[in-house]
Amino acid sequence: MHKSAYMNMDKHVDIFKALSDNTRLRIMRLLIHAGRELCVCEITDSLQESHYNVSRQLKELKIAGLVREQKAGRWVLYSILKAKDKFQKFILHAVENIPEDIFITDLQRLKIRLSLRKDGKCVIGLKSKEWGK
Amino acid sequence: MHKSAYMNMDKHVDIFKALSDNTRLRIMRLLIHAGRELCVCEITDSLQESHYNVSRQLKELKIAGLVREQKAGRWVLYSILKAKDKFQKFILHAVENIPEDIFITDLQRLKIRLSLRKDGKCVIGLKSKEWGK
DNA sequence: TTATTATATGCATAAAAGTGCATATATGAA
DNA sequence: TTCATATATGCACTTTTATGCATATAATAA
Repeated sequence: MHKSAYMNMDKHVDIFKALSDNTRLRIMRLLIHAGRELCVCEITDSLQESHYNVSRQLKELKIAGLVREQKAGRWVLYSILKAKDKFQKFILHAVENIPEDIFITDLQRLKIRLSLRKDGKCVIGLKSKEWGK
Repeated sequence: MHKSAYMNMDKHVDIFKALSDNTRLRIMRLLIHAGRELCVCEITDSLQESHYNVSRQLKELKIAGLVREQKAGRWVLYSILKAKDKFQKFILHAVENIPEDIFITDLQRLKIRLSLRKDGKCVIGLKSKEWGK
């Protein structure tokens, strides 16, 4: 399509596009469920995906404006960015309302992974390999 | 990602994917706004896209379960399929809540196009060319 | 400094998606 | 039947996206 000023729906299309991928949707649901910041290795272990893939998909979610990033030493923490308009609110509600059983394994692994935090912080690195991918 | 039974989020990903395209998003918004069945040529004229592209994108929306199709003689009428679960409800609300000004030109052309109906039905074919694409 | 570790990214490749053109299908009209 | 018209689709081509591997960056520890 030719683009013009009055048809700038790219931002919205980009958000749909960001959610059009299994890994990214799993990350979004994980972050929504967690309701707090998670570091890359916690997400990676919960999903049992490659760390570089998780890293890349997080970047795309960030570009789309769905998550935010915060550095904490060697760790980088990601969390859901508060919805800025009605559109984003409904999008987040949609993701929230996908049946939980689809994500249950991710969520169970997250629970275990979070129990390994010390003082509310992740202190270990990637455990995916040890957990037997 | 490898697929397995407990991770069947394809349906949801497919819906996001269906909305990850400018043309398809414009069609969705047009149908939501119209609140009734529209034939392919009415949609084509409103969007001023090629008829074969509109036809193709409608098919994808149908496969994703977002619209339904009904034949009426030579015409094929499309309309928004009622949401079957919370997820779809929120998705439709999201699309509804994208600022209207982005779609205003499409909506204006639809209004004109609908005024050409006779007995509530489209009786002319494609007018895009005459309308000066 | 050097080593370690958490995260990010460039490159290569494969798969998927978007789209124009030509053509096919299907229904109604003549 | 033959023609016209509304819609659909196969093919070809280009662009985009996904992803593994290797490597780079950045922060901490030793």
